[in-house]
Amino acid sequence: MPELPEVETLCDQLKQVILDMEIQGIDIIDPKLEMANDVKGRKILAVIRRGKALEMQLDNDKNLLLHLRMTGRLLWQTDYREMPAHTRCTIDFPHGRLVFIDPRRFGILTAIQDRDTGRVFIEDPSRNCSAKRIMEIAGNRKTPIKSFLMDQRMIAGIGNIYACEILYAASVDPWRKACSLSQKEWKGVAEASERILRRAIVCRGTTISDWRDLFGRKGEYQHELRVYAQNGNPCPKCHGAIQRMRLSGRGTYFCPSCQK
DNA sequence: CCCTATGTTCCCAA
DNA sequence: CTTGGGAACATAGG
Repeated sequence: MPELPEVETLCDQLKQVILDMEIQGIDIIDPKLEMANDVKGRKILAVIRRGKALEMQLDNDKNLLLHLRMTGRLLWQTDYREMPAHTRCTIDFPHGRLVFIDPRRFGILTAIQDRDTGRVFIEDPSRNCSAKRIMEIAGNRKTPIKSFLMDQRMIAGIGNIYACEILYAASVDPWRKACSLSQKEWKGVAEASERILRRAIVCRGTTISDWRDLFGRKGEYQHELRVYAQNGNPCPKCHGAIQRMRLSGRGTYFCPSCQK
């Protein structure tokens, strides 16, 4: 579920709680996460976000990497009496414990030494989304603009909700070929990207169904969605009906008259 | 039973 | 090589 704003929210909150703290122990419940063992006694030197992934730097030259994929959640508990449903792993600290919950079990938690491999052209579209740069990267690509925005090798962090919202804000049809956008349209996309993602971070993310922050609270950006999950509702600009169609297997919400 | 789901990766085909 | 489609992963909810 989590995209850039949700992961940024967790990153901020984790820093408040576990920075410089020592891992007292780890309880791996889902054997898929076995690679995360052997972190007992390590201190958390830093917590950083890379796209939709979190990287916790340890004091032994390793990193604890976390990707929540579709349904992953993190929860900080100071009351240990209850183990949430679908808990896959718990990490104990002196003052509380970090619980990794993941019903669909797509999430990844692993401790490794390696650095991240692939180069990402735009590492943070909530901060440095230059229209010129993004246009350069798009080059001659014929892939739909929405698929391009969601391609994690190009731009790190944009997923289905925010791709729909950004393209609506920029009045661009999600099916347009990336190479076909004008300079002016790229400017609109880049500005919408920074503005929407930053606003969503302030709102601590979008809670459509089960997203919760580190302390179990819902986000607030769902109240500001213009098209995502607004199927059939009136477009805020032209009052026509928002439509939902499928693009590369993903539900895509847009206004057919405002997005060209 | 059907369809849907905020993600990524892999296989296959054009 | 590029691109797109579909399936897979695994589970819950409408």
